[in-house]
Amino acid sequence: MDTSYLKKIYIYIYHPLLFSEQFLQQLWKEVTSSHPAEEAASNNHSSLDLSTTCVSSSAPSKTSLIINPHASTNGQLSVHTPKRESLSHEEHSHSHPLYGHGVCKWPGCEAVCEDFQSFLKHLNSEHALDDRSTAQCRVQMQVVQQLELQLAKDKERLQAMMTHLHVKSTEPKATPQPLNLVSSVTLSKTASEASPQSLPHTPTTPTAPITPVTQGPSVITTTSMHNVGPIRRRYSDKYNVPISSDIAQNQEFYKNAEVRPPFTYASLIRQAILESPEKQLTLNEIYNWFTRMFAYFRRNAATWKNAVRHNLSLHKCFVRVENVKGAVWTVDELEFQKRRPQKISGNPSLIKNIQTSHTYCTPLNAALQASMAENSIPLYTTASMGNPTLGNLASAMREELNGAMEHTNSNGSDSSPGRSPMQAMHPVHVKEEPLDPDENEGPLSLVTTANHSPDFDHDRDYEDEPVNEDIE
DNA sequence: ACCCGGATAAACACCT
DNA sequence: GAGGTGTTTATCCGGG
Repeated sequence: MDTSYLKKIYIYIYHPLLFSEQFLQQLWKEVTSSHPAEEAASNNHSSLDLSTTCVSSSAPSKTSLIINPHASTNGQLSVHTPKRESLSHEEHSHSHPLYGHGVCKWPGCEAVCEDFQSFLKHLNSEHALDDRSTAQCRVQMQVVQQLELQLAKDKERLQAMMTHLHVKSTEPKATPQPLNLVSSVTLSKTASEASPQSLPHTPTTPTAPITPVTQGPSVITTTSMHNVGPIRRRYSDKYNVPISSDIAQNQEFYKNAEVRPPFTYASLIRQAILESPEKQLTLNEIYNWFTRMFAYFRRNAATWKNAVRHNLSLHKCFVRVENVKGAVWTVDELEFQKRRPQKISGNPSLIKNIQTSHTYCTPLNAALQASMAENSIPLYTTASMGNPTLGNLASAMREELNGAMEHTNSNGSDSSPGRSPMQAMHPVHVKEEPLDPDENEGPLSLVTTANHSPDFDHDRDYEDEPVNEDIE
């Protein structure tokens, strides 16, 4: 016999965030264990089904206190459930919601009653229809209401989380996830802020990256749930990211979503140059390629342009050539290869990682678990993360990995150096960058940009837009 | 702890 | 002189 759950209920009401859903489960078990008859009457519910057994919308029918004018001849308060109304005879078989294990279960009472008759006597005498009992009853009603509200909120939160994460609880397969929006690093830090209010703040992502393998593990930023900040760690060149294929496959995504591409400036510059018909670009053309291909680079122009110039000068692989157009930049592939040792060969750790390509999902799992934990949902484990979406992701990763391996092995002089499968498993770490309040208007002129011809000859620089020139 | 690579910021020079 | 281009240095950060 234990009525300590009442204390927990009160604590939960005033400090709901302190408790997890597990707590609610346990609490409900305690409540039901204190009311064996009710538990028996509702034993068809799964103990793990919070929607039916926890303090949910259906629970009040079990726990709510109701005024039963027929409970006694003098109109005392009694506690019943609808089921128990129909089973009033059980009261005479010493079964009563307020009586169990020889103790009165009236909230805060715990008076010992030798038998059921003495309990009834006690109930009529100590818990008669007076101000005190009425107040206690009101409190109990509020307890139930609060629990219902809290559960509703938690359900809503869970739904928002699952919706955002594209985790279909009932559907077998979700659409490709913008996994490059997930960061295992930042998540744990900010997951606690991932309130339902912030969740709907999805980016203008008309299309999510379709090659999550090349995105690497992802990045769930929390406040915005999309990567708008600078990536301190991205696919390092030394891991040979198949940048060209990634950009090609996710072209629309990068064009329209302010997601920073998970590649270094050097890789992007090289890609820009190699994409040009003559394999050479002026600085301004490189700028234009950045802004044309990536919505992210339509902001903070001064910053990333400086970085572009810095990279062009810094890396020997970028060669400045004077021609009729003036100075153009080309790529010295030999130099580019030099600075990218093919770590894939002979590196046991990398090979091991490749063989265990399922670990691609680990960061995401960790992120999700962290998110769940932060949101007081401790029921999710790595094993439980084996949902179809992630499973497909892992498969896609393995396929991409195998393809990359074959490609690398068959052609060491790939035009896209650095296509090591290792890249696929290299996590993307993102440093959360606070959104500039003046820049929250999303990608500029998406349609126009998306419809730009590759020539993009008007050289309209986005940095001229006032919104891009924020505080620097 | 150290080294390294990458990002960022800034100063400066040169050129148009 | 303004702006663009190019170079260099310094600092920070995260990973190995």
